[in-house]
Amino acid sequence: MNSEQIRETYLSFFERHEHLREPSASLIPAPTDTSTLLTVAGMQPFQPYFLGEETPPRPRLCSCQRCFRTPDIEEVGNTARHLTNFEMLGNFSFGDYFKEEAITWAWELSREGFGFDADRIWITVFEGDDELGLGPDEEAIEIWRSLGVPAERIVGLPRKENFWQAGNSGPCGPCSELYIDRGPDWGPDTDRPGDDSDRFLEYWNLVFTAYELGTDGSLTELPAKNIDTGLGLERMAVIQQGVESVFDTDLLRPLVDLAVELSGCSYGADDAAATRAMRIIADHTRGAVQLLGDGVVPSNERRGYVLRRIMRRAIHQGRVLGLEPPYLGRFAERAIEMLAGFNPVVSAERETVMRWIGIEEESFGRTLDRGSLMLERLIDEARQSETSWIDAEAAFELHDTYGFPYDLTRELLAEEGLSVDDSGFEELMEQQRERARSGAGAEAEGDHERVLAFVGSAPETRFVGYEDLRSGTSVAAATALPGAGEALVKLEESPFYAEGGGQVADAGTLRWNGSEAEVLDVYRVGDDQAIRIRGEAPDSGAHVEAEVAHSARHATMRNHTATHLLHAALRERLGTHVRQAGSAVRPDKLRFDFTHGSRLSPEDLEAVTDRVNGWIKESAPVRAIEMARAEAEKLGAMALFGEKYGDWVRVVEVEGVSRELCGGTHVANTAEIGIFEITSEGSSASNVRRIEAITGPEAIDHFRSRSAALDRVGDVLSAHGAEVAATERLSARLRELESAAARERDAAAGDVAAELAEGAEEIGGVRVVVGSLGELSDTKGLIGQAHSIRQRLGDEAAVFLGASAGEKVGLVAVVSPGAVERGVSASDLVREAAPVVGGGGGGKPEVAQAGGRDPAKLDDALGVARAAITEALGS
RNA sequence: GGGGCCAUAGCUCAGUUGGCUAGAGCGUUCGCCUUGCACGCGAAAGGCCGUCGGUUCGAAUCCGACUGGCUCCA
Repeated sequence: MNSEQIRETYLSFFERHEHLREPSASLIPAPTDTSTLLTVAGMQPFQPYFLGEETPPRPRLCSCQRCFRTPDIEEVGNTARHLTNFEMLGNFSFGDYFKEEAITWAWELSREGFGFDADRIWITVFEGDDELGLGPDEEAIEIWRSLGVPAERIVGLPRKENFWQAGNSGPCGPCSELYIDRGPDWGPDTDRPGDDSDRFLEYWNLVFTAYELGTDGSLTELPAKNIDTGLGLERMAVIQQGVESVFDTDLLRPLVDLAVELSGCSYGADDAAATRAMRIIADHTRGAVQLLGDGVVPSNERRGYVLRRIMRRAIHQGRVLGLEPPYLGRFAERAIEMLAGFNPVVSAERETVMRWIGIEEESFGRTLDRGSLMLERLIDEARQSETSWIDAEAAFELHDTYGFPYDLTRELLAEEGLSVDDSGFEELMEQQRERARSGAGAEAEGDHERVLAFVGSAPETRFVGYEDLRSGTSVAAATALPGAGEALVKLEESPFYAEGGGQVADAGTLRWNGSEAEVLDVYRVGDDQAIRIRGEAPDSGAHVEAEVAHSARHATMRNHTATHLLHAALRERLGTHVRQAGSAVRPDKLRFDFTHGSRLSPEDLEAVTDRVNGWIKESAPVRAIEMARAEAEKLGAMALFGEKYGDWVRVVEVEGVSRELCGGTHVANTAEIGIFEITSEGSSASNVRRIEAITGPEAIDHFRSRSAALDRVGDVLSAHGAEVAATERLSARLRELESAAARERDAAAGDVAAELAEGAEEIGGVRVVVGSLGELSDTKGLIGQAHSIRQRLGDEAAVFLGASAGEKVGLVAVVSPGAVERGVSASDLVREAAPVVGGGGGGKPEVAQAGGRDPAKLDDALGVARAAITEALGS
């Protein structure tokens, strides 16, 4: 059975049992789900249904979900089963069927669908836990027994293994797992499921979400119990295809084969390093391609960093195999082909995926080159000091600061017969992790919990703010916030937009019974919302007038529509790899982050600005349409990554320009935006650029103040209307004058230098010049003068010059090596003379400088210097 | 979110404890040599040492902020 047949067997089985088949969600979780960086479990996209925040399209769902986990990344390639990315088949029940059906169907599908012999299937169940106050899961045991599973093949496991909970609180429940016995070739008969044994392979986990775990550790039975199951596709493929490891299944083997073909190395036991490298490349390229397809871009933070890490690890392993770079693209191409059926996004985004692959391989190449150079230096140093190792600190710096992989450091050192302290390195890594952890957990989550509980306390608020900015409605719930003189309010009907999709919450007011309160914030919880106001809480049930602050809202709408235009213009100008990577739509400005590898040229910025303003001039109508998700996709509406599930979506269309899935508020016609101007372009992370822009009145104010500034320039230059030409002329003239002045100064100084050189006196066989250059604009050139005089004087010479510049004095001494040998030290001269002019200085025997603050004493200082030279040479 | 590093000529970089006239290689221009593939020789041009502030008699060098880039950890 190939992997496609496994998926189909599973999903169609549950479709026959009235499950709705959902496509795999993105690897990027929904924006509201901040629990993980990437989708780590098949049930994760359905979390809002499990938590009761949203209603599923049907109480029974099934899916094959792509997942990504990094904790075991170091193990990939070392074992037969560890992967970073994998697919999870799952069937789910939301308050519908429970243990009976879940277990029966799992048994039926294992036996009939996947053809397992009844006596090869082993079961584990929850054995109970004192702390939770729960006994063994007798109910599950009973169901398994009734299906004919003998008691000896049902193994009880403790809470750690067979009780599922997401965190310290929340929904939880016992699990039951299915294992396949792979026979005596894989381990002795005394092995049991749950042991760290190769004989029993877990392939399916059934979670019975029956309880709610309170923060105090108490357990409450849920009114609506859920089923959440997960069957690992790769594991099932191993079993079905009778192969040894996940890398030998049709899901990964073609990538391994490509590595064999390109490298000429053999895959298998006889070359452990090559085998490991091929496995890592196979897993990591498949993962990288899917992350890229979902819109992740290589960077130094968060999920971008996860992606970069696997890409770089894969590239590094290619080096291990001795491949000729670039090669990552070859693997990516094959991975895209292999995934095309299951994950159409990767082929649709093929160009973008390949582009980032190429960019990353190139930039990592540079990192490797630079690191190799630094490592060579370390090796030379070790050789010179005749040690056989380099410091852990040095290896860590190479890794931490310059991104040079540690195992590569070790390998290259080993080739030179050198070593490095592993435990020292690991210690430094641990310190780094500790620092990161202690810096992270500062955010307060207390308010968040409070708002969630409050929102759940009353029926969902109807949002009417797309059409109305004002509404007469009633208070559904209200509660004072402790201390702050603020309150949370929930309305039956609300015109206030809650923060979402980058658009900030509306400002506004609530009025009731002669009272009035300012709306401070609007919190979004799923499609529901809560309002935070300043002042006393109104009574529940009270009639209130809710009104949005019009001008701020309208400004926000202009900026939101402008954001869509900007997005479209950027894609048109730079390419379709441009994707929104974050956005902030506020009344005063808009900020748009997008994926792109390099700085935008002035021409790009101008072209994009012109394009957006062109669309504004065209007065294109803007409309929002609700439609089925599938239809929106057919129309090519641009979805943000991490889009949440839902059959109905809202599409905002700017006629002839763009279609985006968007829940925000927009103007009705692009002409309302008035004018669009980019105020800054920069970066927020690597491969992510950030543009800030303004529209409408804000932009007009901006241009007015620029125009006023230009007028002032015109006043100063007496050149109204020709400011640019006048400025250019002035600037050129200034340059000319400055260089002419410099030339003149040099010439004059040269004359003085020549004059001084002429007047050199001979003291003890050394030609000596001590003199003043008088008043200069600055004393920077002094040292140059001294040098040129010294050159005129020959090999036995000492020069001491002084000059004043305003309130300051500069002294400089230059002594030829021959004169130094005779006892004249430039630094000594300077040190003796400088205090005379109220300063200090120093330098080296041949050249020294000093400064002071008393120009009137310059001649005295020169006298001191002359005396010092005479003394040094006279003895 | 928490760290580390870098910014000097068109490019790649050196520049020690603040003071030895801001340097090297490549590239550019000019001249010479040479019928040829990364020729050779000689010379020249090319720098607000990222920006702004501070410390100091003196800052490419030390300190702070900012901007841009590289990189590790979460």
